[in-house]
Amino acid sequence: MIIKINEYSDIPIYMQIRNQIVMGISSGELEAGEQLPTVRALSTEIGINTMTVSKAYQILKTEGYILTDRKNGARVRMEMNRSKSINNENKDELKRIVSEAKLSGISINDFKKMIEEMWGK
Amino acid sequence: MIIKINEYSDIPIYMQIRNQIVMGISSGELEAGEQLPTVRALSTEIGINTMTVSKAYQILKTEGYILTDRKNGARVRMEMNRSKSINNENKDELKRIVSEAKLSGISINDFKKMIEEMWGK
Amino acid sequence: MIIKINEYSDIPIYMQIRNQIVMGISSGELEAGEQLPTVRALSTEIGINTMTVSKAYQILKTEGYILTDRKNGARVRMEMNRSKSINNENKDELKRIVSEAKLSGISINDFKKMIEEMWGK
Amino acid sequence: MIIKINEYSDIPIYMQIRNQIVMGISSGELEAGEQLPTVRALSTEIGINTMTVSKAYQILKTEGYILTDRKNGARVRMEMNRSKSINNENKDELKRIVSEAKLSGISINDFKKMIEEMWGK
DNA sequence: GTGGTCTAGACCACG
DNA sequence: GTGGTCTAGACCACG
Repeated sequence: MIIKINEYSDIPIYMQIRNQIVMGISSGELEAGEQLPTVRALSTEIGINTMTVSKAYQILKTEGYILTDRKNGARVRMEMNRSKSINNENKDELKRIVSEAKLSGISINDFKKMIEEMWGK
Repeated sequence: MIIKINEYSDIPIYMQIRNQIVMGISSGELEAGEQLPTVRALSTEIGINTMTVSKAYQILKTEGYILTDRKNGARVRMEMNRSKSINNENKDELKRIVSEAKLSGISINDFKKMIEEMWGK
Repeated sequence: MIIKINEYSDIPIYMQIRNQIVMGISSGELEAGEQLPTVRALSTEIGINTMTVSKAYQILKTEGYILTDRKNGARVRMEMNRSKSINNENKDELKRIVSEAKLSGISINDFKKMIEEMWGK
Repeated sequence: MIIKINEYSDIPIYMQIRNQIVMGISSGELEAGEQLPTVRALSTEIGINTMTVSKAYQILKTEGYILTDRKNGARVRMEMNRSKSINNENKDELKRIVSEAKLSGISINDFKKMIEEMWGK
């Protein structure tokens, strides 16, 4: 899996890494149990400080997306926590985006189609 | 319209204000042409510096959501710009949220129902 | 001559009035010696405070575009001061606009054509 | 690149900074990809508050002239947005300046020569 | 070390 | 009375 960093984004680099790995797991590009690159490997690959990559991995671990052990490094978790709900932060963000979409004049059907496409891939 | 600031959020205060006003316009709580509170009034009401409120208003102005004149203060814009599309930042955020929703085990139908509720109100 | 005020513009109202009268004189819509509406007439016509209109007239007088006397009110000056040069403020503004035009990728020929059109009318 | 502030100008300081940087980019004095001074460096150099300089940089960022990242500070953008047109505000300003130039008795040829000189450097 | 955020307080032009 | 501008000074996250 290729991780692309936009160094000019407002989103911190560790968060960009975290987000792309979550999206990789969600899309199936990263399979359950699959090994992630080591912190050192990934940091040299994308030309970023190891601390930054490490921070991304720690967040993913805290959130329950990956597991780490000293022997095998980091892996995608096999039995993901299925809360069947989205957290409050995401809910607030979603409300904001829906509000802005509405004001842009887009129809709810077009908006839902966009969601379906995102869900599909 | 009541604006609530979460001082522990990592979303900057001026952005929280901006977001809540956009959501207020979108929901209809703030009507087209309606007068917003003055910078001073809002800043004392929510206990925030005038500069911070002013920054929120300037962003809303730049984005085309409100208009300001020196006599009457700020108003919700009458003829909103209808791009009929969502910008790239919101699209990326939406992709991230959809990915996380999928991983939580929520069904696409439940997710779409949540969108409909948000759209409705 | 019809004066249109944009109450949401960053340009102060008295300056909008001043600018439109100057442009009216330049285009020939207002002829040399022609009578301008009285401060009172213009202020009620466009729904603006008399002080604001008065300020515009005073600037036009100071700049030498109009003359006022107690009998006849304000008139467009017959013998305009022909400095055959543009002042430093306008020069600086022009430099800024030229710089931005260049950066926009427009060609100097298209830019000069635009100038010619503006000059023509 | 040297930035000079006129504290008596009615153009706000942050706008003077913004304008001079845009003109620097346009003239080539600031090259694509070139590093701008840090907010702190520039603010101490010209004796202006960091907030004011920061505001100038944020406008330049919003307008797409520069990019900022947290590591390296601000840089001139490599791939500039080429709209190949000038915005309405600049068009209105240009009309006003052309009107005043005409009234000054300057010839259109001299005016166009002035534009060419500004364009050239 | 960098930009980003925020405050308290002040002054200003406009209308 | 309104928004706009500016300062001095502080703290923060990021890397």
